[in-house]
Amino acid sequence: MIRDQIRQIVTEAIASAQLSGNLPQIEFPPVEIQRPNQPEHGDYSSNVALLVASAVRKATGERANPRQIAQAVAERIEPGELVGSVELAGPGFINVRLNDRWLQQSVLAIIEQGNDFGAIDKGVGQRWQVEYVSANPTGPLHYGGGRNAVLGDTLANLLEAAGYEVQREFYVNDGGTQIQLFIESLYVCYLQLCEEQDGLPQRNLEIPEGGYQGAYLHDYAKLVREQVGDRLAKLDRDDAIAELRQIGREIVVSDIKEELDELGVTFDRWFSEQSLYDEGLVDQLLEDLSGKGEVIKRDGAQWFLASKYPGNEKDEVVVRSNGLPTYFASDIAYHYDKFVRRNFDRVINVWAVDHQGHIPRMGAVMRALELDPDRLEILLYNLVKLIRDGQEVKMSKRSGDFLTVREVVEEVGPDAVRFMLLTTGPERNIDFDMSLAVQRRNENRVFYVQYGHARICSLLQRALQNGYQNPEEMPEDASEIVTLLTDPAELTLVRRMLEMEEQIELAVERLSPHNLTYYAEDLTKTFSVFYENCQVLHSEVPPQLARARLLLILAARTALSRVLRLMGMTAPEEM
RNA sequence: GCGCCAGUAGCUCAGUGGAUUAGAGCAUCGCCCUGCGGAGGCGAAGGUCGCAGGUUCGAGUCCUGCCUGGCGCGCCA
Repeated sequence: MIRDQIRQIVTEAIASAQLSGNLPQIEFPPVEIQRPNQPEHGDYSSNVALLVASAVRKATGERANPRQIAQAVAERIEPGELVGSVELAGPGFINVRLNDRWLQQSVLAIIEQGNDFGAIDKGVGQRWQVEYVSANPTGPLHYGGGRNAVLGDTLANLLEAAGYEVQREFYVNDGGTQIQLFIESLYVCYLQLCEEQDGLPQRNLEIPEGGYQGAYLHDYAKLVREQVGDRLAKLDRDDAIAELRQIGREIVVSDIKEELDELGVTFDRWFSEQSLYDEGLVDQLLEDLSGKGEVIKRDGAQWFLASKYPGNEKDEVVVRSNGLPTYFASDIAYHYDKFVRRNFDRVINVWAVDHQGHIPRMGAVMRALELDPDRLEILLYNLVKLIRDGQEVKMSKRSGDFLTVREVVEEVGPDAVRFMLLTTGPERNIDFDMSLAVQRRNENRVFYVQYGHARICSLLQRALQNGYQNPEEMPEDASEIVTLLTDPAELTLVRRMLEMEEQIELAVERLSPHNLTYYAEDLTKTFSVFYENCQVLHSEVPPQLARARLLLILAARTALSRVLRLMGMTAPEEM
């Protein structure tokens, strides 16, 4: 990364100044490189002199002049291929400006890197898992789950760009009471359908208490009947339900999968909770933990002694007194599987904020399993409020039920959904204005960015029509003609593009995929300024300069399309 | 009551590895437009960064207390 190179250069300058006696032989803190707010302060800056001066004063009581220290360091930084100039500023900042020549050549580097542009090697050799959505398989996804899907998927994209080996997983809660209720409800619907359609005697069964009754159940029931006819309706209830379990699970899971597909969200693995019971892992772990005194019997139930661990006030039931395990029991087994069997270096679970109380308990589980709790990270996100025509929307007009992810995607399109759900930090509430998201004007940030990309494409297209050489064919004299890019608008555009790797690093470190939306807008804005200031296909523009600008534009397309794809959006060539 | 999160411009929000003059979009006002898609661009105005203390040479950012709002505190998931 460029910033690492700058850091290296500054660090070496310190060592060199110390060797020559211009700096005291004290230990310097690790050099931090920042991005100044003001462009006049250069591309990068370091406050290392301020830190050292303050450290000296604390250690010796003597006053040290940070400007003098900065001066000694700055003197030792020779402008070169990468660094254009170095300046002292303010109380003792070392401001570094990139070499114009280097910026110009970067245009070609960006084009060459293409779809890998911005990739960094931060995570090379590490296997991470992102578990997201993991909604109960009892029906279509509630619109709020869309945020989970977008956050998880985008984060996974970012991690891949940062060099991590990433596994995307959906945990299917097909082992608990909810799916049981769902299957029983589905059974009733199916039975009623068969009674109507096949003239079977009425049994007048009702949806069980706490069961599901959404309109979608009838669609599912139809699918069941298409698959097996009225055969299950003729069986005993228990036998029918046992068989329906598999069929119903398949139907709902494939429905959810399809729904997420429409949003561009995919998974490497759909992990079955039930499988943890089937293979006996849940029982085995409860036994192990009992043996270690982490799980005890009390009041007829089995408890995990979470309160032994920091942040936990209460213990958790893992097996109820009626003998049925709670979801928490399988969660222990699930995380054992993730960390011990599959040995992920780190796992990120994406959870809605109403699950926050579960976080300390999982920390306790990690410790009880003698695992480093830092290997498990939770990305919490807040709720989504949907707005249409200035009014909050909760219900589906079509079904009268809750609004689903599918309906929102159909209404505003997957790109707008993804972008809009990434416009704020995850911990904030978000008001998603669906009316705005479909408008073709600049208030709609999605369109602003995608339009920018389309305009770039159209410009490149026009260039070909006008007989210019296709910049994708990288001209022989490319590295020569890019030196004609000297306009501030041109160089600013290059600078902005080169921020990509830092944006990726930052978003990964903070688990904050929403940084991408701001970067995408920035990039688009910077392109617009260039576009406004620098003509390309115009008779007054010298042909060589036009060719150079076409290369710059191609690089801009590369960068912008890369960000859009990281966000899981399309980069349209025309709109 | 306890815990977690949020409170930054009129509105919607970035910024929270302390650091050089706190940012963007929209809305408002003014300007650029006979030049590649104006679905643009430039500029102005607009802020006690919830409040009060504290740490620091330096705090929107760290610490403490408080206020407001959301969420959580089940043998639910």
